[in-house]
Amino acid sequence: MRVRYQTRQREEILSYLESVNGRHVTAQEICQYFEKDGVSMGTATVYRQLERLMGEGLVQKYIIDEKSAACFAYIDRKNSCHRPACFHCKCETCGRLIHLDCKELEEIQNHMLQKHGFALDTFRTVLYGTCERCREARV
Amino acid sequence: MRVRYQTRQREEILSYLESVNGRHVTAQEICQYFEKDGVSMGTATVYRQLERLMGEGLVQKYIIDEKSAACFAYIDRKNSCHRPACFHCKCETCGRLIHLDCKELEEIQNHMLQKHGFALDTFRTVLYGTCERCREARV
DNA sequence: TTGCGTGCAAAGGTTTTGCATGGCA
DNA sequence: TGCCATGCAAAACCTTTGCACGCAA
Repeated sequence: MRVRYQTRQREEILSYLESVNGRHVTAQEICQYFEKDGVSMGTATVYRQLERLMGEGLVQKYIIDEKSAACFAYIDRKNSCHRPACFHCKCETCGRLIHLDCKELEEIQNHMLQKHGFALDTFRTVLYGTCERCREARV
Repeated sequence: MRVRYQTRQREEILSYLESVNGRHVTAQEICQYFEKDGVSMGTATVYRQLERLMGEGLVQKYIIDEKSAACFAYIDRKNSCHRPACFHCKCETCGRLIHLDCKELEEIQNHMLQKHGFALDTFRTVLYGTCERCREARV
């Protein structure tokens, strides 16, 4: 069994992720935050620690926009945007990310598991489409 | 209004996409296909034409695996994998792409539109999770 | 002391862009 | 003839990797 060390960098990244209240941030944002503070923190280290934190279930990765970098967020189950009933909807027109709470979607999760054997990962899944505002603007 | 030309490259790409029966292919696969045939077809041209074909609604882009290249497919509504009731499910464990036909998911589409004003794009959306086979293997 | 983590730079892979040239209408 | 499309190479971008060094346990 591989031994894991607690390093300054690890603590700082984790504490930064907690401090932004579960907001999605990119690896670059993390680097820039520490660079501004004059704290040494290499890009590779950030990626490697994020990888490790994901493996430990403390951090979740989101691919929201295919053209830009991945986002990472500390998983806090009290935080609304990471509860199981909360789905990420991305408007393909305006680019907004909408956090949608929906009982019916939660039920579909059960349906997919029961009838199709597929356990939906709501953290990872992004529902793409067009939001109300943009659909109205188009008419 | 910008005039659009019909070029040999455009016709060849479109005809190739049709010939693979709506299968997902990467830009690289397209390039290699023509290279093998000794047909001149630059990478940039492929990307630019795919972009244009997407704008015209003839081709759909899929981001299935964040680590690899995007996939493109000709949209043929007769083709089972691109009917509105067909959803793409990607198993995060084994990496399989599952084409799931599900009436309940189709209903959720209506629900999201009616109640949340969000028009789901089933072509673009990929549902991530764990498939039955992998869940059983894990137990 | 052991070997994991760090940091830098370089590599990797996909996609975009600049620019001169080619070819459609 | 006008201007859009092509093709090449280079750039852009995010992410991973190699390697020597630092540091936690």
